[in-house]
Amino acid sequence: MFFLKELPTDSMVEEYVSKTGVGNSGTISEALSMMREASQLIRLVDAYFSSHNLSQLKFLILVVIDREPDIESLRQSEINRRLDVSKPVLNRSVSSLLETGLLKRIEDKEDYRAHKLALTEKGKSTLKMIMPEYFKVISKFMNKQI
Amino acid sequence: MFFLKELPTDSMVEEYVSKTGVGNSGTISEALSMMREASQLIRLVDAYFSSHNLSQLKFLILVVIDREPDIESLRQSEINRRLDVSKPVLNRSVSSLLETGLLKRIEDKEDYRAHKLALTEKGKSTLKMIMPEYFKVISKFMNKQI
DNA sequence: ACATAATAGTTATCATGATAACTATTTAAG
DNA sequence: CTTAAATAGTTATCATGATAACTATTATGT
Repeated sequence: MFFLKELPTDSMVEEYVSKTGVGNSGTISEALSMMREASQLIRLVDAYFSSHNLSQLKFLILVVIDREPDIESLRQSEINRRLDVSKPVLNRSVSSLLETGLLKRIEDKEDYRAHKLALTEKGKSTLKMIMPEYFKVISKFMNKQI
Repeated sequence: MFFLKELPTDSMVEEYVSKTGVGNSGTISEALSMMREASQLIRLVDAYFSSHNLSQLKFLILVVIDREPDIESLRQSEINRRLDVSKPVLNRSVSSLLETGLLKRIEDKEDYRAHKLALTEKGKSTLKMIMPEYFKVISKFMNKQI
């Protein structure tokens, strides 16, 4: 997260940049704005998810399984290839989704180390229920940022 | 944090948007890209800071005190007004910076609830030492994102 | 075929974000 | 001037990110 309420002015960045002899002040300013803006949006989105006992990550786990074209389940390791998050963090969120009944485990006959994860009916309906407001939160935020 | 490695294509977003009847697909795609890009950059920056026993927040605490024009100390509550973070989180990071000797406490004679926080010499030199590479990390990342 | 690698999942531990609820002090209201 | 409200800082508890290290199973290379 990036927390600075008032970003440094371009001229302040320019001063730092010339002092340190590193980078380009326009690029740096742009990066700081982006981090700040994204942090605010991520916080809004997280708040929305947590009001539904979810998190950004849990939501994305449901999404990547749902979005798979021909199959209706994925291994944890396959989810991990689609999401840029560490194994233990993924594992914890998957466990939580199993506990709350949004995911179900399916035995994997081809590899006894693994198991497949599929959306339950509750998982599918939760995803469907959550999506519109998710888009609305994002749209609302983006329209403010002009 | 936003973890999806492969963002949905514009047409997938368009489909969701028309299904839910909410938002504008271009805006949503833009927001998803921004969250993803910023998450990656924030992770890089965090990794850089943690290699120096710091964090984004600790760094920003040092920055807002250093950047103050006429005074050389701020109260915790004043820092809180400049940084978009909860009181307890700020308090924890300030405590850690006091422990590691980058900040020092100064009695506040005008308000016995409060105390002022100033950079130590070590704090100042750490900030100076860290800045160039911080800019380099950001610049390098931004130049890749074309 | 068998020792070694790699892979799937898990556990333990830590850092850092949040809110709720607390003490102590200062400010404001009647 | 005294009670109530606001403010400064802190503590407790929880969620969610990370890495390191572990077990069990599968794949690989002589």
